[in-house]
Amino acid sequence: MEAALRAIAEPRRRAILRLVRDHELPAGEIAAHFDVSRPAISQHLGVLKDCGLVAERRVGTRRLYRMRPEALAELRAHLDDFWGEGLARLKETVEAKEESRGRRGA
Amino acid sequence: MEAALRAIAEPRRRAILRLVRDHELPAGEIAAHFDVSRPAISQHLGVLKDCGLVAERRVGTRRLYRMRPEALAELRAHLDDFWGEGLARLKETVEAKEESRGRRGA
DNA sequence: CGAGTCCGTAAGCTTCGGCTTACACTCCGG
DNA sequence: CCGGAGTGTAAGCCGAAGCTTACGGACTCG
Repeated sequence: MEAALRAIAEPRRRAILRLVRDHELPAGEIAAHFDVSRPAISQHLGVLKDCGLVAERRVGTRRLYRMRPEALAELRAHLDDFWGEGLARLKETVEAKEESRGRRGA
Repeated sequence: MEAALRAIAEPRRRAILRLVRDHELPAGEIAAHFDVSRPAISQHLGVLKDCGLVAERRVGTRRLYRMRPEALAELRAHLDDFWGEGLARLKETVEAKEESRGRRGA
């Protein structure tokens, strides 16, 4: 979790993640979306891959990357483990105020 | 969100947050829980306060800090806004696969 | 094989951030 | 008014991290 949290804290990496959230993309095309050097993006991809936030698939000379939603879900679960009780208490407080995507089935 | 995310990425600050999650504590007592200098903790508290993750209440010469769960909830909401669609899709996938700790949700 | 493509890696620079020591400020009791 | 308690703030040090250029490795096609 530690690594994933630090990875997400970097704006450029968040942008990359959003980029490969829905469809996988080759490293070059990802890099084309930014105005920094391609190796910089490659390093970011390495960080994202090391902490499991993205998956890599090699096809020919290309490397396709895609987000790994499981990692993000796990990260959020850890957050809930650490500070979830406080959030739960808060939830009761703002229950009437927040209606966007609540899940209070019971 | 940016600031809060970067703040949370720091282990020591997460520890501080857990410390003031349930009950508020004076800065000195917070610092006593760590083996770094007190000013270091003070700076951490400043960061946490600047991004709204903790609230400060002054009583006498002391400053009591407490976590602000709303900030954390807002942060999580932003995460869901950015990558929530992927998470939603994942949820359906692993819903049947992950039952090990089924003590959460309602 | 050889050239070209696509990409990661290495080395170096520079900025950011956490830690420390020294100092200044506020508040309270005598 | 004065001293001590409780904290924030300033200046500086140093390791971490992102960026760049240069290079090397894997794969494809002729």
